[in-house]
Amino acid sequence: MKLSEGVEWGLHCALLLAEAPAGVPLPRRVLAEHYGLPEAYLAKHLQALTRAGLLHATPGPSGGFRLARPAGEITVLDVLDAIEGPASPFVCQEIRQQGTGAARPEECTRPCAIASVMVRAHQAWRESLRAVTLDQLVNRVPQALRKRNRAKLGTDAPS
Amino acid sequence: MKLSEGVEWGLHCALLLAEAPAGVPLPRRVLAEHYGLPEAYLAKHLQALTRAGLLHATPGPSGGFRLARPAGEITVLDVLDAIEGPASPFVCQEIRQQGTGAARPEECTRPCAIASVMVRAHQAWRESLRAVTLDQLVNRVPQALRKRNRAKLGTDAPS
DNA sequence: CAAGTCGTGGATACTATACATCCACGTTAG
DNA sequence: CTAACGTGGATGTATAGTATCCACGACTTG
Ligand code: SF4
Ligand code: SF4
Repeated sequence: MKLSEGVEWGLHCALLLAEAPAGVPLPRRVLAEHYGLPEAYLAKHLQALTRAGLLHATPGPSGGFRLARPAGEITVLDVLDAIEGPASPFVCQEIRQQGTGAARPEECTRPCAIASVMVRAHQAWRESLRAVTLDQLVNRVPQALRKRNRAKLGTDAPS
Repeated sequence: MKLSEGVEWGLHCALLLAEAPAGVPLPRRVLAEHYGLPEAYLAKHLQALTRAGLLHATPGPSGGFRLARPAGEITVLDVLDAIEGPASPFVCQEIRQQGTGAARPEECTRPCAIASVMVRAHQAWRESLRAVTLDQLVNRVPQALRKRNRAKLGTDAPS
């Protein structure tokens, strides 16, 4: 079980957009260079975040991406769902209905104990991620780093 | 992010062993046929469970697998750790130290906010799975099914 | 209006991991 | 001894994630 590393990219980019002064979109080239990521592939994940309504994309020169809502209204779970999808990592294969010990379909009307335990664990995981918003994360970024980013992006963007 | 379906196999087999009368080992062929699983591949997962100390394997004729401890002392998390490994699905790539916006190593001494949020969520997931033991799951298996299994395995095993 | 910038979305190739099988070997009951 | 059973390594296949490219439409600027 491995989480797509696109989630890490998405969180970092969202965090950077949350740090940036509002209303100034950052082009994907700046985001990609800032973290040393492949621009073309990062574009896919930014599209996913846009489709999910977390980011807003402005085309044309001096365009780019900005947060679609205040950072306090975007949770880590939102980002994860947009990039990784909300599906549970556990997918039941209904093996109890296979083989010599197969259960009859009428005995499998409701989800079995194994599946429901997995569902509950998945929900606990999601709740933990839903409890954290982007601005809470921004506040834990070291001041020196935030200042450097703000200065760099302020001078890079207008070029 | 997808959980190995070997976890489902391991849980079902462990559950079946918990249902079976104690002391009577089930050979892997019986387990595989009972759920219609590839025997050779299932063997890998059973080995993992054995190495983790959850199952006990007896070689030779009339050998097989049995639980190494009472079902009440084996949690779902034990099975998952044995087969899938205890690692977190989120693996930090340290992209904050890459690209034009790279942070200096001395600014990355302790895990950042993103990573720690992920760790907490992973722990919440694990705690949820640790809270459930095999015998709790056995009790939720329909009586009819348990009876059928017990009868079938009682007549199949001695052949 | 023309040109250059930027996001969109599809097609394609590469890579890591999980899935699956096979076989040679050591151990044990009968 | 012999047949049944688990162990462990080597090997091949399938699937999902990673990465790149290109044609297109939208927009801003001059
Ligand atoms: S629903 Fe439960 S019993 Fe059926 S295959 Fe899934 S885990 Fe097994
Ligand atoms: S530790 Fe935090 S900042 Fe560094 S790469 Fe991982 S998620 Fe990003």
